[in-house]
Amino acid sequence: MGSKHHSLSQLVPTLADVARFAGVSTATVSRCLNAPEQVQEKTRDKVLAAVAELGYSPNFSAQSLAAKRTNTIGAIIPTMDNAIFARGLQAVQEELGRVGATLLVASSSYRRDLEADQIRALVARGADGLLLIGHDRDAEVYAFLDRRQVPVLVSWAYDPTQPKPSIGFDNRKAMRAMAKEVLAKGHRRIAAISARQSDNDRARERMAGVREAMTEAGLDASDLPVFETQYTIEAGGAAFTALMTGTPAPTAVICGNDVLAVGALKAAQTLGLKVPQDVSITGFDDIELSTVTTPALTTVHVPHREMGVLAARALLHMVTGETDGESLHLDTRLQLRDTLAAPALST
Amino acid sequence: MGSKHHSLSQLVPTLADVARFAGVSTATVSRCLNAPEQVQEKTRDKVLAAVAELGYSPNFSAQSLAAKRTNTIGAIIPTMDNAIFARGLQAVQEELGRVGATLLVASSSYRRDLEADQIRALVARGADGLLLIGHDRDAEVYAFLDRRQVPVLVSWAYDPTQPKPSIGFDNRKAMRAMAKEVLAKGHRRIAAISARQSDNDRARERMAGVREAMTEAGLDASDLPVFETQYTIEAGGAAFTALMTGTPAPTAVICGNDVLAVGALKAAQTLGLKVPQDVSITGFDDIELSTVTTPALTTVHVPHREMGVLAARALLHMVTGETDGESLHLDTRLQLRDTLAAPALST
DNA sequence: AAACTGAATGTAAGCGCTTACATTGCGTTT
DNA sequence: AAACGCAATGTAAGCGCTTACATTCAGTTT
Repeated sequence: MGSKHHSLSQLVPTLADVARFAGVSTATVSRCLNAPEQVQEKTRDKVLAAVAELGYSPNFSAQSLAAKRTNTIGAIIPTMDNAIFARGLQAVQEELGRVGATLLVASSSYRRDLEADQIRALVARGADGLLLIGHDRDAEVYAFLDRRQVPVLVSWAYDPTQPKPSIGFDNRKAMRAMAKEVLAKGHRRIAAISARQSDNDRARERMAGVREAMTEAGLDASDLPVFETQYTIEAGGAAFTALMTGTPAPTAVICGNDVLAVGALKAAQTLGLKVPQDVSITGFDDIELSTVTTPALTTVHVPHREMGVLAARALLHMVTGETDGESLHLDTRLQLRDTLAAPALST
Repeated sequence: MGSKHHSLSQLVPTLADVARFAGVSTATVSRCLNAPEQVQEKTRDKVLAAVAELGYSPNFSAQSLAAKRTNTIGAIIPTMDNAIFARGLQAVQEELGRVGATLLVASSSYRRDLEADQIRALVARGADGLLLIGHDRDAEVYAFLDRRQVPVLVSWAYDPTQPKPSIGFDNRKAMRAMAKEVLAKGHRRIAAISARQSDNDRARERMAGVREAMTEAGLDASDLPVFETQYTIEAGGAAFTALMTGTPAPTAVICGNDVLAVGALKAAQTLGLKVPQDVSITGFDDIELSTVTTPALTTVHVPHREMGVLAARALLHMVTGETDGESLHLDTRLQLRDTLAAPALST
């Protein structure tokens, strides 16, 4: 229950303690731990015994100060509140773990200023590389990162024209496919619910995808009502309610992600609207949430795990300087479930 | 796009650079940053100007090596995959942020060995204090922590008889209340779905709560069928299916948490069972998931945010040595929604 | 004016590691 | 047996900070 203060007791053992105990130099102990093949088996055994005996474990700060390397990758995601990034990040973590690297995660609450703070914090902590979501970011943040020479990889997006490499999917294309599907069902009065587009390239691209599909179908894309709101279930519900009370009400509501879509679905129930008979709703991401609603959500499936694994590997290579980082495109696919159907005849 | 290697360019500025630039000593710069009131305004301005000019930011490793303090709290939660711990942890993070401390989060996948690894990793990284979920842990882990004199606070549980202080709720009492409610509705054939109890005091306590309620109601608690499985929707569904195909089938299934309950709910639909007419289902935690299902889940509400805030504050006090850590009990309450009703007459 | 304050600043010794370079010692070669 | 090469180990110089202690220098006091 040790109160942290007033310890006359044995302090935490250091490398030097181990060296003394084993009768070798500190260099040898360090090598035993970091490059065991460089030291003779006999010596190694002696040292490892001392390590075990004293309960030694290296001091991370000292280690990274001396080695100028932390073996740590930082990731900043918009939110931990829902599962959108959880699965992908889990994969990143596992992949990093394989090579002994650690993942430090921070969240920005979808706020640009907070993200910049977190980036600085992770860099100050010595992150060897950074995994960021989406490309949108102030130029000065990128300037800072370049100055510090921290490798950066973008994920959950794919756009090889951007300054930083990205491993992910094409948000616009993915959403366009969904919108085409909606249009193919015969919907003509479509509305959308999106996150704020100004700070968020992914949201922007998804909406652009919807508009492209409309244009291709010969509709006027500027007609598309888009309700911008936060990424929460409640907000999605409120947006849906607002949209449906407009005249004429849409027959399909395309949501920027599953969280919004689930909110819309709940709101539809509250409004007494049957989904998909009275109105169709679609999501994006295919998180677990989308399978538990009734009806289950039609959405865009994103290969979260695969994306995480590939991003982790790429970042690792960037950190070791093996590559400057190459962009990689992953495919999404439509996950058709029960919230999309042809519109009712009439009005 | 700076590749990390071969830079002849200006390196990252150090404290010494700032000192030189401002024409003061390194000690003064350090004080400007950490205890600005100790330095004269004129000097401070000069120094801060130099900091801004050079784009200086302190090296975290050096700082914590020298100060023997990282201003970092570590937390290890069983999973990031669902929202059970997300909201509470968000609150912890915000509360720590107020005083400039950082939260480092790791997850253990509900595995004792991995949790021990993570604990060691966080301690090696110099976490000033640790927030852990539940009391169950190998004695040697606690011994290690005591030896290192790292303050530890347990949350998501409350048991003042345990060696480490805890801030949370009484899992047994909370679940007993739910079970009493189920019994009060008239259910007599009850079954339960739980996480593995052997490694998990919270799961164990919850099941004990169910049994206590049964005993109080004059039933034989040893009759209670308990299906142990992982905390996933699928597993919950499988467990439910198994339970319902037993003879006689239970009229109410009490689940150890909302994730399991939602899985059970889905499985019920698949089996063609109406909830709550054919079978009642209850959850625990009251995460967002429980509001989006149809019918919405009856569950135990846990004050996640409050718990997070209080835990953060307590840990901060423990770290500064102001207290050894006092346990604190928070109340849960039943969140009655639509999945619990009286059993059908008959069989 | 000498002596004494105390606030502001400076000096320099580490913190616990890694690693370039130096040294040792043993098996080979000649 | 002298000379060499190379693997194994040791020596010691930092890494970029914090902080105990020393110094300086106004302003007070006597």
